[in-house]
This record gives sequence, C-alpha cells and structure tokens, in this order.
Amino acid sequence: MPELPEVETIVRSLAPGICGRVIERAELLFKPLLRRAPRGGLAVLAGKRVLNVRRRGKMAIVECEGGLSLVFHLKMTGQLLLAGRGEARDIHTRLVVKFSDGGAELRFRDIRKFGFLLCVKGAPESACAELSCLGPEPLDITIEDFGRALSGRKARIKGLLLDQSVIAGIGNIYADEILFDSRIHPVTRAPALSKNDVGRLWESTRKILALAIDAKGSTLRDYVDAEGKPGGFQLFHKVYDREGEPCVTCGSPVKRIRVAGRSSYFCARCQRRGGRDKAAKTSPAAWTNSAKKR
DNA sequence: GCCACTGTTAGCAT
DNA sequence: CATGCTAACAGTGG
Repeated sequence: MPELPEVETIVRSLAPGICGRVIERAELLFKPLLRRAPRGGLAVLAGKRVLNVRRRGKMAIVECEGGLSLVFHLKMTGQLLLAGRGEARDIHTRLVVKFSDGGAELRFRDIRKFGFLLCVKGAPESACAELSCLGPEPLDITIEDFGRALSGRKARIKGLLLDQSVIAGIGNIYADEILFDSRIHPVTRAPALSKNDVGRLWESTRKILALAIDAKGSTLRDYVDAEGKPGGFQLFHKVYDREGEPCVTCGSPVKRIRVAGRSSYFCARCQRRGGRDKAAKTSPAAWTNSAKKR
C-alpha cells in the first residue's frame, strides 16, 4: 500500500538508522527482486557508506558513496525494516543489508513479490527510467503547473491522479480521499473540471498528503515504518473502504464503483459528476493561459 | 474448496 | 499518442 505518505514516513524513520554507516554486504534472498545492478551485482556496495535516504514518488532511494544508489519500489506489500542481526526473519524477507558496525541491518520484506530494487551508479534521476519518467511531486508543484499537468488530458480525473507520469506518489487511497475533499466525482473527465475545481483539487492534494504524513501514513494491512510501527491516518479516512457507511459531511451512504480498474469510494451527494461549478466552467488549460498572462 | 478482492504498474490492446 | 484492462503474486475473507 505504500503511497507517498507511507514512503515518506519509511524514509524518515530509516534515515537516522542507516545514514553514516558502512555497508558490509548485501544478501539477495530473492533474485528477481534486483531488476538491475552494475556487473558483479550488489557486491559493489561492500565498504560503501550510506550518505542519504530520500523519496521520489513512491520510491525510496538510499544514496551511498561511490555514486551508488539503491532504488526501492515497495509496490503493494513491500516493507523496509531495521532489525537487529539476531532478530528472526520470515520467509518473505527478500534482501538483507548488513553493516560493518554489526548493528541493526536493513531488510526488505515483500509478501507479494511485486516490489523491485535497482542498484544504479550516478545521479539516480538520470540513471534510471523508473525515476525519470515520474511526474512532479504533488507537494512541490505550483497550482499553475498542476493545471498544466491536467490540460490536454481527456481521461477521468481519478485515473490521472493515479498516473505516476502525470503526478507522482498518489495511489488509490489518497486519490479517493483527495477527490472527496475537493468534492469532485472520480469519473469526471479532466476537460470538464472548472478552474475552481482544479484549484480545490490542488489544495486538497497538498492538505490530505500533508495530514497523512503527519499521521505517519495509513495502515490497512501490511504497511509499517522502518521501526515496524503502523501509521494512524486510516482513522481519518472519510471515504476509502467505507462503502455503505454515512458520509461524514452529509450522511448519505458512501458508494463504491470501479474506476480505472480500481475500487473507488465517494459520496454521490457531495461529489457531483462532471465538475462542480458549471457557471464558471473553464478547462484546466485556462490555468495555463491565465498563469501565462500574469 | 472456490471465488472475489487487495495498497501498483508494466505491458498490451484499442 | 492517450487511454483502459489485465496479469504478475500471495494472502484474506465470504
């Protein structure tokens, strides 16, 4: 489940535990996890110090000496965990990174085996397509660029929010929560969004993701941070996984439909179809145009 | 037991 | 090109 807030929480909880430490060796327990690596594989990491841990979209990046980086995608059930060398590991552990100080090791655990790891040399953003194809970070993007990202698109807004090349880091849970907060129906096509809609969507995106990070992410099932602690934002979900329960705003039952191949929860009364404020209907492109004028 | 469903997205068909 | 399904995997719940 790790979406942007969960990966951000993982990165923040992992960084103090491994930054500055020297890697002794990495044990790859499930070979297909490693999608790409320099010749010789993960052995190149031996003796390298961890310099930094950061997030891009839903990916976690561990930057090491020698221009080497580990890029993790956790997909549905991946976890990055700090664990003492003696701590029991289960059959779902796919990678173990040991440090020469003999302290806590980094483990990648993944039940469904969808997750992947890249070991790249050089600036990760230019060294791997998985990162370079990502759209802007939702917490960094300006309202003008957000409108620009949607302009010219004809797909349903929910699908676009989930499209990592449009905007990076949003997944099924937060897409639904963001759409509810901005009172936009998930099947609304981008061209039907008014300027006002796009403005609210931008604001809700920032608001929901920031609140979720504050709460350390949402734990539905597998997600925990590097210390094994669950998040708390699931307690604040207003529509996700609440089919049939009353809308927290108007009391009408939360609906569930299929959009972009995913379960999508929304309130049919609060989230009207085809964009909200028809009177002021303006395509997302208007954001681009009005932004250029200023 | 069988079937539907799950937080993602690459790959393929339209 | 953009868009929209489906499969990849393992587990859970009806």
